[in-house]
Amino acid sequence: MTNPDIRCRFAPSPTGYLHVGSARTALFNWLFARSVGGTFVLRIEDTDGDRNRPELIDVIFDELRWLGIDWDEGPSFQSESRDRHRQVVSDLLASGNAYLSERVDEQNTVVDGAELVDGLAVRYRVPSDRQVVFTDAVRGDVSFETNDLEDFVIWRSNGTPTFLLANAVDDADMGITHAIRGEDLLSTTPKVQLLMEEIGATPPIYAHLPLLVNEQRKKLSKRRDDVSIADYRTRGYLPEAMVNYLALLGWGPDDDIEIRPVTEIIDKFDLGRVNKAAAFFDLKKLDHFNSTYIQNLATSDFVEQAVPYLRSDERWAPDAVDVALVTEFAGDVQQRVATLSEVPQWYDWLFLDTIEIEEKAMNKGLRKAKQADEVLDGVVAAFADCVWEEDVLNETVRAVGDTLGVKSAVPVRVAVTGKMGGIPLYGPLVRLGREKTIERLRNARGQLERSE
RNA sequence: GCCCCGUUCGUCUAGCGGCCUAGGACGCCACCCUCUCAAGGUGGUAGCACGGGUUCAAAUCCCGUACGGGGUACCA
Repeated sequence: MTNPDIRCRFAPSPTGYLHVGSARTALFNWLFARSVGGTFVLRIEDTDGDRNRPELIDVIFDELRWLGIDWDEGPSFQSESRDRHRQVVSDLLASGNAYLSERVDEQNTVVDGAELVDGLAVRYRVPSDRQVVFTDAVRGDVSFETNDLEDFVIWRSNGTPTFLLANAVDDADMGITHAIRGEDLLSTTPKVQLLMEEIGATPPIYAHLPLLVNEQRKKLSKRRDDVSIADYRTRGYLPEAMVNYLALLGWGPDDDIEIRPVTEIIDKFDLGRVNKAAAFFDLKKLDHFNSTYIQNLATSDFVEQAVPYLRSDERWAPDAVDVALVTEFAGDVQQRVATLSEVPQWYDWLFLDTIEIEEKAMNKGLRKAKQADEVLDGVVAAFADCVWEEDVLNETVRAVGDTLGVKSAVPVRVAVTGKMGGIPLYGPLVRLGREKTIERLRNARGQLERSE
């Protein structure tokens, strides 16, 4: 499907970071544009000049790019249309459909005058006894009574337009045909619609997306929730997984296939099938998606992405990270991590000179294990002169266990890695070396003795 | 308070009047695999908020109730 006349936009305000909810909105706009062959425009709603900080805006661009969301036009900045906005306000003032307003003692008072005055705000005079109706692409017909609407500010006393005014004018000027945004903006729609009427523009088709909520079913908030896309990025979520997951919040394909390439999501996407009910941002499910994407990574890609996490680990020097070694056991690690930041904990015992045995492992894997002391002694003895190869090590440990009539794998693992679980042990042990291995077995043996 | 929107398993969703004894996914549980932890495989658990209509037939349409959410700023 190709319809170049369709134009939608993502219009974030420059807050300095990209919110999960905003990212979802951006994504749905982008999916829509790509699915219909339309144009996706990026516009920064920086009407409030005080917060117009370019370096903050760059962060948003970065995150969008990271997610793979590209735009066809822009970014444009609302602050650059100040003159046009001022003109519209002046016209409204001249025609009497807006008036000068001053706030005195918590009260809004009307000030006479048909021209803009520095230091005074301008309010739009909402017509009475009218109904504003619009068809929302996801919700159907929605209507408001103008009598329920209060006159609202369209021009601040500091000489800047408000979101309501700028939004109406810019959507009109930019020829936006579809305004896809969060449901929290639903109730501003009649106001914007009224203003569009005033400037003789045809309003876009609105599509209000269901909100993303937390476990308390409240709109995701910067304060209490983890909402920064940048944070997810640093925690080692893959953009493909994030996009895939986000696409399924408020929308679902009709064929029940959830994990799929974004190209397929674009093909399947249908704005008219977007849900109306709020969606809980479920980290558990995001983790599942991310695990799947990590597992499906080619070894080289995984290594490339995982190595920075290993290098930045403060427990060892960056150059202690042996890329060849990381590559050798990548497959085993890939199926065990949900995020890239979890990677170091599976490799750490290979990079550390000395390890510390976790309390839980010490207790379960050594103290409570049957004859763990004898197992360690036996393995130390056997390891001293056996051939240092994976299969041999495996058989040797097994044989020690068989001789004693107990399971020997866990005590050895705990002694060498400090943990109860981990990647298959004997391949890595070959790399760790005979000397270090035996040293750790002896240390564990000593600790076990002292703790008894 | 007022206005608006919403309500399918715990969660995300499929369903757009008969194919629904409501499907999939996450989670959870069990089993298989396995001398680790996982991954993987198999099976299971659990839902149409409630009450009225309309219809031969309703999860699907209408009305009401309850509950939830959003808005009500010189923020967006």
